[in-house]
Formats: sequence, structure tokens, C-alpha cells
Amino acid sequence: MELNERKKQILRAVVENYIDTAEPVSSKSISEASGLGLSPATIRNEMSELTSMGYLEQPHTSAGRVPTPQGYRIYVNELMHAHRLTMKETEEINKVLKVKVQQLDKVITEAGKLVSDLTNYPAYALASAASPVTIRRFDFIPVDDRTLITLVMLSDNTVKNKLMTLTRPLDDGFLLKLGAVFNANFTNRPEYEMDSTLISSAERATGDVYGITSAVTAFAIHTLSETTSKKAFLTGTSRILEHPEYRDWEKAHRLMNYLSDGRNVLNLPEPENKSGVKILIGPENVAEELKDSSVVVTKYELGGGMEGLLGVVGPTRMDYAKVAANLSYMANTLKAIVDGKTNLPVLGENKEEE
Amino acid sequence: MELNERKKQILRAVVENYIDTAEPVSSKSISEASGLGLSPATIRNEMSELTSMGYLEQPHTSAGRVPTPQGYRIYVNELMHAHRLTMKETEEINKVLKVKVQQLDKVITEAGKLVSDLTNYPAYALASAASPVTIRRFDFIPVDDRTLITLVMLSDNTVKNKLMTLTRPLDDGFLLKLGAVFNANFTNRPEYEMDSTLISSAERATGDVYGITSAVTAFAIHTLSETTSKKAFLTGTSRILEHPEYRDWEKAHRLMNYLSDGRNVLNLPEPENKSGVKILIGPENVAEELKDSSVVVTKYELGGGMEGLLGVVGPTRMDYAKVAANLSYMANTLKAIVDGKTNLPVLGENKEEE
DNA sequence: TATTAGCACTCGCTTTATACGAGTGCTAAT
DNA sequence: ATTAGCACTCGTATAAAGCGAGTGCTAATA
Repeated sequence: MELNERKKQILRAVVENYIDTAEPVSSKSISEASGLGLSPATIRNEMSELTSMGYLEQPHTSAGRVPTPQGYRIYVNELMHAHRLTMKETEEINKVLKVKVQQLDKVITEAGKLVSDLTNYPAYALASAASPVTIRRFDFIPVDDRTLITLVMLSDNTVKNKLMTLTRPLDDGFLLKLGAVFNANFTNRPEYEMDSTLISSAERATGDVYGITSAVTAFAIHTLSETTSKKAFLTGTSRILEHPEYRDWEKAHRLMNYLSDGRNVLNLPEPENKSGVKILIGPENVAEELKDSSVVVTKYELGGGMEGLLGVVGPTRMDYAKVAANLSYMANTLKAIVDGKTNLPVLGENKEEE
Repeated sequence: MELNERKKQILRAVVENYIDTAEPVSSKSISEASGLGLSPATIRNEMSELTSMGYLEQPHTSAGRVPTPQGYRIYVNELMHAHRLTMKETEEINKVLKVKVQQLDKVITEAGKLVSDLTNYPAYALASAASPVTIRRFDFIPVDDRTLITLVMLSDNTVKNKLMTLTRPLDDGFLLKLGAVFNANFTNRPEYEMDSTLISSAERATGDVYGITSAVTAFAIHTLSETTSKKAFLTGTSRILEHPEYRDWEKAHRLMNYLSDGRNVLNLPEPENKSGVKILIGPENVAEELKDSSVVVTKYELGGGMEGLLGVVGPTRMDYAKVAANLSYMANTLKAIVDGKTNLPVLGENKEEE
């Protein structure tokens, strides 16, 4: 059997009607609303075939039709009309994002919140380093004779600092030596090269009479690993309760519970290519807890060698067109903002407003 | 009518039974379980009087009794047995907290998570500065001839930094001047003293040929305001779905929605005195959305001039004894850990592991 | 040959009727 | 003062009946 044009039209009508009403769709309603000028009987025949082809299903014999995941798949791949954002939506996105560009972690939480607000589904935002971060230089600033600040400037222009206490008063010249050793041995190296050999040779070189060398290496490694590690933000989980498919508290709880574990959020899907939108429908998800939910996600650049993921989780009966449109507009806007700004501050601990 | 000892015993039995089962409590079950050696009929008479006194109520004529908020109030104030934490609980608290002391914001999120895990209710953790933070000193470190790092050390021993770009190459001696001006005028002053007079006089003093003075003042103000502002963390909201009183999705949604707004979390109750536990039962809450929930909260010191709030939100049928015990143990443990560590790192942007 | 009107049939949902039983309140006995 | 006994209440569980939206099939129609 072949999925001809008319069948596609009908499938599209069914999916959109179902997305809208959350009720099984009858032949009559399609006949009236589709604009195809066909009688319910004809629609019925077609729907019956769409059912045997696996694109629709009936909750029970005398009910209307509901799209299967395969049905949604066809819809998403071929039938979906590009959703145009309303002026209100684009304005809101532009307004909120422009204000928040200063701090990158604010931007991504804000982006998540915004997507969640606009789509009414929970949203997640991830950020991770696209390329390994290295330390560009060390500085050591004396505070008093037993305290110093270690300053580390990273390859992404982030600066991190740490206050450290010495075991005995500082001698003249020690900080210069410390700086020389660390700048010679620990800069421009990814985290995994900082092994025990390197560390112990540094300790030998500085003499480490202040008990400070190991603190600095620990700080360096910690900083690199933290900067490299992914960050996850999740907003709007409570919204799933608004969707009828999660009125059953156990379903809602299972999903919310899954999402409330940060590790799961980190493992949510990501699209393979930049700025494409990936859609995973129901059973296409690997996680058992997502088998009857859908995930829509996009990827975007964050500047400073970081990239971000922005996604939405909801019922399979999701307004894919709208969600996809929002996500990709969002991703593009973010990229535009980032591109406009050279030297965008990087996610994390310090804030750099220009 | 008087609330004599026997009535209290019965009230206690009813509350505890109800907390346990979430079902209206019958005279028979009290008679059997209370250990008072009274027949159901006697219990019934007493329960009837407790009802007319406003401490119990009946969902309907032929049902058992359920405590009213006033009933819980009496229970909490007078009748509650101190709950002893199990070894497992105390061990878990000690273990988790000790590992996480390094970074203060980790500690408080972790404390929240822990309380939520142990009690099975959503938990919130707030942190705020107990005394105004000031800047202790400024440092300016040149990176290259158009870039410098501004370093600000705060009165709570936090250090914050920011990378800044100059409009023209750096002259010798400018940084010294910059440091002198800022260290003379902007240190040891709370945020509100940094008004436009101060700022413009600083700009005059430095000459501001590099367009950098205003950036530094903005950074200083921003840093102070951010350090002073309260931070809120919320965990475990999805757990409310586990409690039967929130099986109704609308109730669950109303509460979760309320909690998902950070501003509401910031305005959640706080106890008036340190390390006391405050309990707000149902309608005692000011927020409309909390009128049929209860909040238990405690306050503790965080070191570095910060203090924290740790609270739990749940149904009025809450295991007050257990929750209160967990919270106060938690608060004490945190305080002990903080006291053990001098110079504990302060909430926020930089990390200082010792 | 494609479409559609007509109609019997299915089946979930709502309504109504009935029964059940946990729990109460009252009274009278202890 | 306590309690056994008992009638009464009322929510819930179970069954039966009717409703109606929607289908699938057949036969008429273009």
C-alpha cells in the first residue's frame, strides 16, 4: 500500500487535530476541517488504511484515531508546516536574551526558562567545552606574608582565582620562582597531561617549603576539570502536569523523577549536527522513562569554545512544529548575539561584563 | 471544656496514626493501639469532644477523625515525641556533608538535597549575608598591553576577578595609580555608599584615559550586590507527587508552580531565632498556595558572615517530629563543620578549597 | 472506479439502583 | 465513669441499563 498525497493530507490533519485537542480524532471532524471536500466515509476508508499501515491507531474499536509514533515521525519528517513565531514570541526572545548576555551561565538558564515558557514544556539546557581547555598563564599575588592569591587564566579567557594560606612567611623572590615553574610546566596542557610525574617535578623545582605547590597543582587540575565538565540546567518540570497525558500522578512522577536527576539530564539526546533540530518520538528514546514522551533538541555555539544544547521534553502529542521553530529561532538568536560579541565571557565562576 | 491529659494522649494517637496511614482514624484503632486501655466507646466520646474543640474533624459523618491545623499545632507544641535519627541517617548526613565542605554553594545545595532525600519532601535552602560585605582591597594585574585583570578581595575573604580590555595601550605607572585610587576610595564601604559622587570623583582622579574606571566601579558594585543578595536552592519538588494529598494533579501543580518561582522560594518562612525550628501548619502560612501545606524550617550559620535557611515543604499531614529532628541535626552538623574550619570559603563564584 | 449515503454494530462512559460495611452517636446497662 | 449494644449514616464498591460517538460494511450513485 502506498502513502499517496491524499493519505498524507489526512495524516497531517489527524496529527494536528490530535495535538490540538488531545482527543481521538474522528472521520467527521477531519472531513469538516481538512478542506479536502471529502465525506466522512471516504476519510474513514483512508484512515482505516493508515491504521493498517501503522501510522494511526484506535484506543478501542468505536473510537477515533490517534497517531502512532511512526505517524508522528512521518508528520515531523514530511508533513509539518514550518511554524512561524509570533511577533510577541520573537520580541520576548530578543528582549530577554539581550539583557542577559553578560554572564554565560545566566544566558543558558535564561534560554531554557524562555523555551519552557514559550512552549509550556519542561526545557533543558546543557553547556560543554567543545575543545579541551588549557591554562594560558599563572599569576601569584601576595596579600600578606602568609597569604597569596593564585590566578589562573584559561585558554577561553576565563580567569579563576583562589586564596591560599602558606605554612610560613613568604620570602622575597619565591613568588617569581613559583610563577616561573608553573608557567613553564603547566600552561597549554590539557588536564590529562597533568600527571603525578609533572606534579612531583614541580614540587622538586619549587622546593615547596611553603606547602603551596601541591595546592596550586590541585587548583589547576580542579579548575580544568570543572571548566571542561558539562553543566546542566532544567526548568519548568512542573509544567508537565498541565498536559493531560500526565494527569496520572504515577506517569508524571516517573518522568519528573527521571528529569530531577542531573545525570539523566546530562544524558538527554543531542543532535548530531550544529543548529539542526533533532526530534525523538516516544519509543525512539533510549531511556525507558522517556519511551512515552518526546524530546526536541538543538545545538548552538556559545563562544569561547563552548557549545550548548537546548531541548524540550513533553508528551508524544507535542506541538513539534511550534517547539522546533522556537528552538531553532532561539539557537540562531543566541549564535547571532554571541557572534556580535567578540570575547564573550565563558560559563562559570567569574563574570566579565564586556 | 478542658484539654486534659487523656484527651492529649488521644489527640497524639490520632495525629500519629493519621501521619502514618493518611486515612481517617477510627475510635477502634486508637483503642487498640494507644495503650490507654479504653474501649472504642470512651475514645469516641473524647474524640467527639476534641472535634467540638476544633482539634479534629470528620471528612463525613460516618468516617473517622482527621486532625485540623489546630490539632497539629497542639501536637507540635506539646505532644510530639522527639524523633531520634537512626544511625543510618546521621551517618549519611555526616558523610555527605564532610565531603562537600569545600565549596559553600555545593554545601547548601547538598544540604537541601540530603534533607529532601531523608524526609521525602521537597526542601529549600537559602543563603544570605548576615552582615554587609565590603571590598577589602583591589589588585590590577596586567595581562598584555591592552588587557588587565581586576581582582577584588572582599571582607569575607572571597576573591573575585574580571578580565578587562583597555581602549589604548597601557602606560607604565597607570596601574599603580588605579590601585591607589580604588584602594583609597572604594574599600571598606558597603554597596549603598558607592554613589555617583564617589564614582565620578574616581573617574576624575584616574583621568580615565583607558575607559576602564567606570568598568571597575561597575564591577565592584556588581560584585557587592551579587554577594549580598540571597541565593535560593530547591530540590525534590517531584516528591510531592508521592504523597496522597497531592495525587490530584491540580493541587500538585499549584504547589509545584509556586515553588518553581525563585522569588517565592526566597520568601518562604524563616525562623526568628538561630537553630530553632519553626513550623507553619496549613493556614498559618501567609502564601495562599501554601494554605494546605506545611513548612518546617531552621536557620544555621554558614561562616564568613553568611547564614543559611534550610526548610521542608509538605502536606499538613507531615511527619513533623522526623522532619524537625532531621533539620535541627543538619543545622547543628553544618555549624560544627563550619566552626571546625576557620576561613571557610564563601558562597559564590570562586572556589577555595582550604 | 471512486465516492458516499445508510445502517447495524461496538464499546467506553454515564447514570441509576442496590448492597455493603466501617464508623459514628446515643442509650441503657454495668 | 465506662462500655456494650444497636440503629443510623454515608461513602464506596458492584451491577445493570442506556446513551451515543464513531466505526466498518454494503449498496447506491456519479
